[in-house]
Formats: sequence, structure tokens, C-alpha cells
Amino acid sequence: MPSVTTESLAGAASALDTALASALRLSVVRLNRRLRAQRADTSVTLTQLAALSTLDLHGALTPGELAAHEKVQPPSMTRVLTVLEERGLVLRRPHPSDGRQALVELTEAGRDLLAQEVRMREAWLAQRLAELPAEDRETLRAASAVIDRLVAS
Amino acid sequence: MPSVTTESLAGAASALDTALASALRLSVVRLNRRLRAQRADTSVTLTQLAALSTLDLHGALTPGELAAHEKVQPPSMTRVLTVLEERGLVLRRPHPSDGRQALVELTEAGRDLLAQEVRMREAWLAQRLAELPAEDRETLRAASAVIDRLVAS
DNA sequence: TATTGTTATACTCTATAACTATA
DNA sequence: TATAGTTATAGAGTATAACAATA
Repeated sequence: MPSVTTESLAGAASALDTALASALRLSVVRLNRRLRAQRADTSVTLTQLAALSTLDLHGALTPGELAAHEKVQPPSMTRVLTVLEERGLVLRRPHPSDGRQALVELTEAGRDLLAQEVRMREAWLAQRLAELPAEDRETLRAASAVIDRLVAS
Repeated sequence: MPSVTTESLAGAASALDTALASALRLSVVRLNRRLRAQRADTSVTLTQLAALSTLDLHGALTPGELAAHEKVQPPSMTRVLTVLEERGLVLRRPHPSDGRQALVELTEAGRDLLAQEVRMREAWLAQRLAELPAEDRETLRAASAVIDRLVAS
């Protein structure tokens, strides 16, 4: 009965993907909460930190590009940028060729704060990562890349 | 100069952990956003779904245990449980031996809805997982387990 | 007195809809 | 008319502080 076998295999593969999806969902939701809770003793929120990190990695971006990278809608990014600009951590420059757009870049203060935040804030995560076997760290490194591709798709 | 070498190695290892921590943070934040955005066409939020999943995996739990599993503070879990109980998806039973505590369990309706949500809601994630090379799926599976240990610690 | 859970309150994160300015 | 960005508004997610009930 090949059809039954085929169906079983297909069904099994799909079930496995669903189980993996569920497990991954729970893991990600919980780690995200833990990372957000870390905010208490620092001066920027996790969302603001993510925006600063992305600007640091990519250089100047338009608000729209930044929203796309961060997987938020433009109005959400507007709010984040407003706060960051008020605090002097980023700068909105006019776009050289398109008056509708803007170019957002890190200020010197933003770069400094980012470095400091990354050091302080990621202490517990980096510490825990350091305690893991090298193999587990490698797994997370690879997973991070896979997730990025997944999210970008 | 062995001390310089040792310091260099230690410094390098630490820098790598910090880089990994940053990459993992960005990946997790973005995937979490994407998973939350999935809510649009479903009937429970991601947070509610996570609580239901955990009850399904662990069986009856007290609100405190559930909050600990989900990495939220007890009042946050109270709010989630209130909504779920109003909708008949969970049930709060008196604890057999401690009048302060309660035992929360899935109702039949909760179990049904969970199955349905997992099918519908994780369609896009399961679909993308299915498109990945088996190796990448294995990486994510392993990473999920590592993250769970990390978060629990 | 300590612990479990809830209520009260407030802030962060994010979205959709409507608006403005430029292309 | 289409696009980039912002403003207005609302709902979800979460926390801390204060309280009630039980151990």
C-alpha cells in the first residue's frame, strides 16, 4: 500500500513541523520576555535597543527601511525614532534626492550608549552563553542565522 | 608573554559571546514580532496561546507555576487566566491541600481550540520550516532546547 | 509572619486608519 | 494618483505596589 505509506510519511513530516513550530514558538516567546524584563536597570527599552543595533549594523536607513528590517509597521517605527531623536541618540537627515524620505543615522551619543547597553544589558545572556558547551553556542549561532532567513522570507 | 595571550583569548571569547548575544537578541525579537502579528486572523493572542500550550504540555498547574514557566509575573498571568476562563478555555479548581492556591486546567473547549489554533496559526511557520533543509530544521530543534535551558536558568 | 493570588494602576509595544507632503 | 512618513487612537502585554486570604 504505497499510498498509505506516502500519506503517513507526509502526515508525519507535517506533524513534526508543527511540533517544531510549537516548540520554537514557546521558546522564542519566553526568551523574548526574559530579554524585555532585562530593561529594568537600563536606559533604553528592548525595542529601542534593537533599532539602534540595526542602525549600527546597516548604517543610515530610511524609517521605512528600518521598519522593514525590524518587522514593524511604519507608525511603530516613527514612535521609536521620535523617542530616540529626543534623546539625541539618532538623527533624521533630509534624503538627498527624495523630499518624502529621511535618512536616520546614529549619533555619536547613540553609538556610545549602544556600546554601553550591549555591555551591561547583555551581561546575563552573554554570561549564560559563556557557560554553555561550545557546541550549544554553535547551535544558537546557526539558529540565529536560520531564524533571520525565516523572518525575512 | 603568556599573560597577554591568555588575556587576548579570554577577551576574544567574551567578545564572541557578546556578538552572539546581540545576534540572538535581534533574531528573537523579530521572530517574536512576526509571531505576534500572526494574531490577526485568529481568536486568541500569542500570550494566551502560549499559556494554553503550556497547560497542554504540563497538565494542571497553579497560576504561580504557570507564571514561572511562562516567565511573567503573577499579576500578568492572572489577567491572561481571567480572559481564558471567561471564554471557557480553562478552569480554576480549588487546590486539594492548600486553600491559597488554585489548579488551572484546560477544558475540553480549550483543548479543541488549541488544536485548531495550532493548525491554523502555525501554518506559515510550519510551512516555512517545511521549506528549509532538514539540517536547518534540526538546528532549530536543537536551539529550541538550548533556549529552554537558557531561559530556565 | 510568609506565601499565593488578585486588584488597581500605569507604561511599553504595536497596529490600523486618516492625514500631510512630495513624487 | 502613488508613496513615505507622521499623527491619532486603541488594544495587547506586562510590570510594580497594595491588598486579601490562607498557611
